[in-house]
Amino acid sequence: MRRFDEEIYAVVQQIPTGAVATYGGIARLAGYPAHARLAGLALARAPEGIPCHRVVTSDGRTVPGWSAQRRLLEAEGVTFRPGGRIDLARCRWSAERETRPAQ
DNA sequence: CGAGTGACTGCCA
DNA sequence: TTGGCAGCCACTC
Repeated sequence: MRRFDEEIYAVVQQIPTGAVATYGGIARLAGYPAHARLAGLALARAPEGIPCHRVVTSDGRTVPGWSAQRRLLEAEGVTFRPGGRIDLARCRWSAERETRPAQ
């Protein structure tokens, strides 16, 4: 059974509205810190019902080739910078921040 | 079952 | 700052 995919989906579904997470971050939370690419693959194959639009690259950019993602995020309250990048400093999923060293 | 692929990431020029 | 390269390993064919 594709446990990896299942884990990824489970984590992505936990992302609250108005928040975003990075592929690497999700992979890490799922227990696979080195599988950022696989997270992307899993989401690419994700069935409907998975809020995969809340997942972005570590650069804070939307997924290449997916123009609608930015609009979906903006509709949820995610703020974008003029350069077209997400303001990760504000919208990064709190669960991800919990895994980081105290600031 | 073997080989190729990828919605990523971090480092270096 | 931007662009390019290599590593990563489960999933698909």
